[in-house]
Amino acid sequence: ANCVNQQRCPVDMATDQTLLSREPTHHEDTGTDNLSEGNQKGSYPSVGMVKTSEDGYNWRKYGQKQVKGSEYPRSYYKCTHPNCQVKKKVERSHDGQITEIIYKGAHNHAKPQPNRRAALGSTFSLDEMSEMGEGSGTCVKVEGGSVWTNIQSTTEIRHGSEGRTDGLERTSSTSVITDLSDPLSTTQGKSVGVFESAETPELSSTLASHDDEEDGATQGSILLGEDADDEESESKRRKKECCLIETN
DNA sequence: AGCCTTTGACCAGCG
DNA sequence: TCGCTGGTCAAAGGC
Repeated sequence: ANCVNQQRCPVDMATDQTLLSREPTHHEDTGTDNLSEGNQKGSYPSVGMVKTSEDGYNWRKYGQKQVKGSEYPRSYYKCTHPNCQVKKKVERSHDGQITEIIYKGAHNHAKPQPNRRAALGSTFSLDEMSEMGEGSGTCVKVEGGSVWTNIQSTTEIRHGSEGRTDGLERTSSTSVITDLSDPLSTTQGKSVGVFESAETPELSSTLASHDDEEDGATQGSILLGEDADDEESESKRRKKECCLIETN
């Protein structure tokens, strides 16, 4: 059912947004990252892809590329769930530290049961992540028109995708950007977790009309909302800090 | 046997 | 129209 709507709507990438998950940006301390990167050699069979970010979802890498703005390669992941078209781009430094994560889309399903990778992920998901995020400073940004900006006013809007950012984010090794649209200055200083329908009226309406049921859930609240509440706030704060730092 | 990662090639958008 | 860049595909290989 979900896919139907999604397929019909070209909104594939434009409509999504949402869940911001923080990724454990770390090194190989926790092993989290280790799995991801170290995975190359193969280490964890069952949890094979615990990788990139323990956000509770299963991801499959489908590409990697060296982008211009960043010195490090960017990896492309897709949610492995049948009807889920969520994708994410992860940029990480040579040492495995995640410098940037961009989510594109919203999951139309709940997180996989904790019997798999989720176990690892959920285990220290938000809570740990928040901390980790703080430590190494990794930020997540969501791509899409309407966005649930998790990051508040501190969010730094990056225009384009490469442009001038090289100095800033790279340096700080972390970037928090809300890739909403671009120069829509309106968005930025806004709210946290507020649906900015204003930005994408068309999309919003589109979604509202049919996505309400499935995508509605996807709007993001469910994702983090259910298992993360307090943590979420905290993470937000972290991000905020992170952003601030970066901004500075 | 199944799923994931890796990697080069291909395609589309933009200046 | 051409070249560049980002994003995706698909084959090959590994666990």
